[in-house]
Amino acid sequence: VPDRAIQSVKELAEAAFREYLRDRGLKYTPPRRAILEAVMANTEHFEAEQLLLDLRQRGDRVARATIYRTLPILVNCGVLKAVRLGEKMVHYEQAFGADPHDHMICQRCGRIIEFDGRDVLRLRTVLAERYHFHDIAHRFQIMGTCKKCIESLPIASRPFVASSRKPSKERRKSSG
Amino acid sequence: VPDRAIQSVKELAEAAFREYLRDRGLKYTPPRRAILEAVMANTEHFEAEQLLLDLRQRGDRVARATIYRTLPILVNCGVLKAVRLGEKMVHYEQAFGADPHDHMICQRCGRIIEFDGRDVLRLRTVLAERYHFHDIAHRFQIMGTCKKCIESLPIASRPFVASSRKPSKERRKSSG
DNA sequence: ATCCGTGCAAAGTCTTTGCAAATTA
DNA sequence: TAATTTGCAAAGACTTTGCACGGAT
Repeated sequence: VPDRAIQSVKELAEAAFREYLRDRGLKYTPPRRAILEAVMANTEHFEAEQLLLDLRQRGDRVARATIYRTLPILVNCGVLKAVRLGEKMVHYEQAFGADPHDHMICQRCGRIIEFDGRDVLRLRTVLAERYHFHDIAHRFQIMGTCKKCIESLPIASRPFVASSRKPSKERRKSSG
Repeated sequence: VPDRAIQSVKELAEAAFREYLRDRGLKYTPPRRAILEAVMANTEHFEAEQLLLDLRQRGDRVARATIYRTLPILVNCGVLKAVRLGEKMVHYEQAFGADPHDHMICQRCGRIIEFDGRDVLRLRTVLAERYHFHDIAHRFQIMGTCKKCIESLPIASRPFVASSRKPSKERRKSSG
């Protein structure tokens, strides 16, 4: 049941952003507002350059430098997470509303699969405790080949995938 | 039981490198040999520029471009792993002989703590299976504050660390 | 002898920064 | 009003590439 005052993730984000800015005497300007809009309209991962194009398409003219200056602020106030998916550009994704998740990256087709990150979170907690480390964040990525790419290969050259091995007890279920 | 012919991790790496090169008609040249030497002499994480300095200090004059061209080869043949620790440069570390491990990165002092990666590996396998993904590699980093940095802070401003909680008789139940 | 590799410097990519003018609280 | 922001373009940091010569098999 959604709250009356906060109608959406977008408003939650805006509230966080504005509060963050106000608290340190910074300003909520049209460019920043436009960037936030574009960011929240993006359900996928994106990068600075993509955001610039999005903004242009929306009719907002914001300088590239402004984007590069604003994105870190959005990370700091918790609206965005920076995730490094490729090797070059920094990728971002919304931090609000998204359940904790991490990524599998198919190195054949580039597809990014998000998976439930609760197990990872649990492990991280255990590990941090073991090493007396105060854990704040993490980055977990699994590289490999996705299901579709495997299936597109001739059988003889398919890699062994654990889940394709025959289970000891017949519990096999083909999924879509 | 160590083989007679392979006396060390270094030789193992060299063998892998040479075999990889030979298999595809590439050459084992002095610069590549020098780079391999420098790489294997490095027990820590390092980056391209650092390697260049190491080489200069050893008296080997290898061009920067050659380093940038050789490092990916060493990754491909399994001698090195590329690990992105900071935000900018690519870091490398030896892949042979090193037990599987991942990293905790202290954001206060920059210290890098390697931790046993077997639990992570197990989790990765489970997750890959669950998503029908053929997992080849992973990247797992935990960001936060290390023990030493925490201890150097006034008590009042120390963060809560799980392991610093009183390990008392009263076991708190999970508060979902 | 034939390719492959090397070095050098120039080109590339993504990101950051200096500065004057424009805005915001 | 005073301080922060913006835009632009130039600068920066790291990496890649073109070319002609030198080297490995």
